[in-house]
Amino acid sequence: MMSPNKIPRGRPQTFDREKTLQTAVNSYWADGVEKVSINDICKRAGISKPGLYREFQSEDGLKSASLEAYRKIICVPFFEILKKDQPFIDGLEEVLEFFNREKRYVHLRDCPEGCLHLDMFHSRLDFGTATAKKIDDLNKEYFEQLHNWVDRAKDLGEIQEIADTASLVAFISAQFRSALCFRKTGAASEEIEKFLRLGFRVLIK
Amino acid sequence: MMSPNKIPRGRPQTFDREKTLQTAVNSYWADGVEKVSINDICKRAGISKPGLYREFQSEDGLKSASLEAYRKIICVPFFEILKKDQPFIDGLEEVLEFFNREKRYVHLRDCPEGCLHLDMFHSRLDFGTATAKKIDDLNKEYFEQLHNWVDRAKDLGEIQEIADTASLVAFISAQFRSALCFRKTGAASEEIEKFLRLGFRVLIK
DNA sequence: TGATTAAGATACTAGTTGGTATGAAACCGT
DNA sequence: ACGGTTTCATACCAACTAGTATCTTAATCA
Repeated sequence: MMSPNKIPRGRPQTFDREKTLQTAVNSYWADGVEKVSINDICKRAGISKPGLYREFQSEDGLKSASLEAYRKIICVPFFEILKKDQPFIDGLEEVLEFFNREKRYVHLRDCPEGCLHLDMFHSRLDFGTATAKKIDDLNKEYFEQLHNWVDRAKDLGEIQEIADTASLVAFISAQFRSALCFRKTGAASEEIEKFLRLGFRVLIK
Repeated sequence: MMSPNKIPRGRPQTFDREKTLQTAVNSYWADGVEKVSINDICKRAGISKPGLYREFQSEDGLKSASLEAYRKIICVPFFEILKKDQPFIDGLEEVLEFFNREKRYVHLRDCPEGCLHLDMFHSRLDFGTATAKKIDDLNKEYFEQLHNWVDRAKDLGEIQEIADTASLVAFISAQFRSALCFRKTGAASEEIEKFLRLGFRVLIK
């Protein structure tokens, strides 16, 4: 461990890790992981390639770090909604607000559309080991959270017992994925809301 | 117009347009349009690059021709189901058979998973003018067919009038897209069927 | 047989990719 | 002032991309 006040010996670092990571996340998120090269990110962040490689070791390192940053921005707040101890329909309302970036989620309007995790999962075989693992871990976490949400609602008798939990989770995740897809193709918030309410009609008593 | 029996002057052509197009469609379809290069297709079809360019002019030409071929293999038979004069639930059953490649659609099991049109639509801004137009045209055709299917069922009182036709079409197309996505990630046929039946519960009386 | 015609294969272009070697620049301690 | 240390920017690497120029091969026509 280095003392925090200790001034290091060599040339002072101008490289800003946080800013670079932010640039990478936003680039991958907005333009698609496969469409953005290391060169692009260096240009946009105004840094040199060796600087980036010193900090993140490889493209795999940068991408996995980007996905972790995305997780903190989007996934964690979403999981918090599902974990909250409230009636299923109230949770659903909050999920709708989250998807449409309303009320307590208006700050998310600064973010790009779409879902970086979904985008990565879609072509997860093309990534390095670190990123592939991060994708799978986050996927597992996501489905666990959905599973708990549905299970709890079932126990409390808040949703119809029309299928096993796994099928309901698959159905719900499909609706969410479609909602994100609609948003990305420019659909209006009211349409997204109508769509999701239509899907959840099967579940709610 | 050249007489069909007229033997052309130069060196006889060994290039097989049909075989090349088949290779291209299957490559794009199975591996993803963005992942397959012209070089790949030439190698797989066992042809030379100038030969391919003579026949298709450009990558744009090859891709739009591939999408048209895909349309004939998959989209047209699917539209035929929707156009058929039969009760909505019967059409739905046939759609399920189509998605799971059962009964009269078992021959489709030779084809790759996923949907080439959906894959192309997803990144349609990256294509040339011809391919982009083909993507949009096919998309329009697809939604028109769905619209007619739903409208007819509404007129005959076969589905619940819970929303305007456009919303129902959006909902149905989302379920289909999800079903394809599930298939591509290796879900079992029974799961796909369960999922689609769950979604259509909202619509059927 | 020799001219003409068209298609073949090969090798090239310029630009991109992820990744790195090199040497200058900027700081520290002495 | 000078040596040691670390970061910087530039230029490079091999492999790939879409697309093409060149030259050879193989046929017909005269």
